[in-house]
Amino acid sequence: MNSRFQAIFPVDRAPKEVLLGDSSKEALLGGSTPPSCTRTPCDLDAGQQLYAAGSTGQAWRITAGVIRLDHAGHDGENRFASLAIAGDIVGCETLLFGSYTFDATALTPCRLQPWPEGDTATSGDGLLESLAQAQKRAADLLALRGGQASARVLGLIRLLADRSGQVILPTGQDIADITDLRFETISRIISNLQREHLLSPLRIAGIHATRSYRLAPGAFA
Amino acid sequence: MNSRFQAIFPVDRAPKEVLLGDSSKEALLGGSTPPSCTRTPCDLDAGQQLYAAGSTGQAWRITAGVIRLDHAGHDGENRFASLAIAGDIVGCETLLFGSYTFDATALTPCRLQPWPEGDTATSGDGLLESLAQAQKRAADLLALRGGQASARVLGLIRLLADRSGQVILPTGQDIADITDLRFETISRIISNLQREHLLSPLRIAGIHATRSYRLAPGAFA
DNA sequence: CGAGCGATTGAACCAGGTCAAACGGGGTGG
DNA sequence: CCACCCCGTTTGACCTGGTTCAATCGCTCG
Repeated sequence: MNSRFQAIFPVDRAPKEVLLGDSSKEALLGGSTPPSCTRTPCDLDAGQQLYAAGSTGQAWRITAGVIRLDHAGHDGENRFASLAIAGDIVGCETLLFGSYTFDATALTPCRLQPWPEGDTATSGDGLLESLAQAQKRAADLLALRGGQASARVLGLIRLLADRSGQVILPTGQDIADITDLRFETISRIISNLQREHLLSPLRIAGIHATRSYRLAPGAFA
Repeated sequence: MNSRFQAIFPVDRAPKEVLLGDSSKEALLGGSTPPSCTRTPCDLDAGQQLYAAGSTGQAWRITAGVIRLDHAGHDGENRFASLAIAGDIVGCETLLFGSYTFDATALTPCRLQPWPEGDTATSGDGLLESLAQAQKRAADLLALRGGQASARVLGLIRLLADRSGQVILPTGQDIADITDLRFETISRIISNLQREHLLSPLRIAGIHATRSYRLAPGAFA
């Protein structure tokens, strides 16, 4: 099921070409959009690439998980450009330009829905809402790159946590890219947060689920 | 002429209420949109507020100048949220929510056009283009908060410069807010750039036009 | 002229970066 | 089953770019 859109591992930070399994190549790169495909939800594991900049495909609404968007800076290097979380729409520039502007990679396990959904028209309020959402998200991301290091990381964790306070964090390097800190710094900060009991590893059947945490109720403020 | 939308000076960084001249109050705050007003371009001086978060009004396309958008963080303080430059559209969330999400303040002298213009429909490509633009701008702004301080400031200057290399810079404090540096640091960096001849004060009739500079051709890369 | 504001410059300090070493856990191959 | 490797993580020690505090300057406006 969720192998339909799998990219080969490990995904390089600045992939020059995207390697795809045979079964997924047509679905991702083909100009045609098979109806059976475009209507089907899609699951991604952490680290998997959803699409590459310049390639062709459809737009997606994120149901669960976190997607990282990258694009090439004018020095040619691939840089973190944006974050998309549950509720956000990614890749809708493809409706205008015919191809994706960013690379999209899952930072945590993700679930996606094709967009626009069913009878919802592309024009009008759907787009407008998406635009307003994007502006809000951009402002939030900007805030994650200002102020004290620990506040930035905590801000990101808050952004990613669900209402119950559970979070699946991206890798240290990804958090570092988002906050413009070093992964060593991230590691120290996460350790501190645990020491202060603002963050606790989430145990499932006694064992620590990878990068899963619970945010202390007091840490939401 | 350009007194129509003037706010009282100096504009506080976190204005609780916007003070307006009598003639402008209705134009900015009135629920009704006088046709003669909505079709007329609008000019702003540096430091003037275009609109306040929560107030009612129309959307604008920026023809010239730089607008700063702020919104209240969850600590209540007003924080830099986004930048809008020539070609960008600001305040279009008002079409969806009925009121502005951000405070909008001119950082340099600005010229604005009501949006949408004339026969251009609100829906479809216009919005989509605006969305793509916003995403691109957001990524650029994020880049201005990462890496070495001098590279950030130079990046902002590049963003604000026209093709000929002329720039009108915002105040040191505004540059500091955008790049998340201190204004003393900005001052030192601008001084350095001048020492290295990457930036030269623009003289009009022999006198230095306030905050106007020319970016050296080599500094565009 | 004085008030007020932004810009400039200097000097001391510290948050976070850098470099380096070691750890741990999951996957692979023998 | 174990040995090994690969990677992300952790921790320590040192260094530095940018902050902080403070004093001064220069311009504009009343």
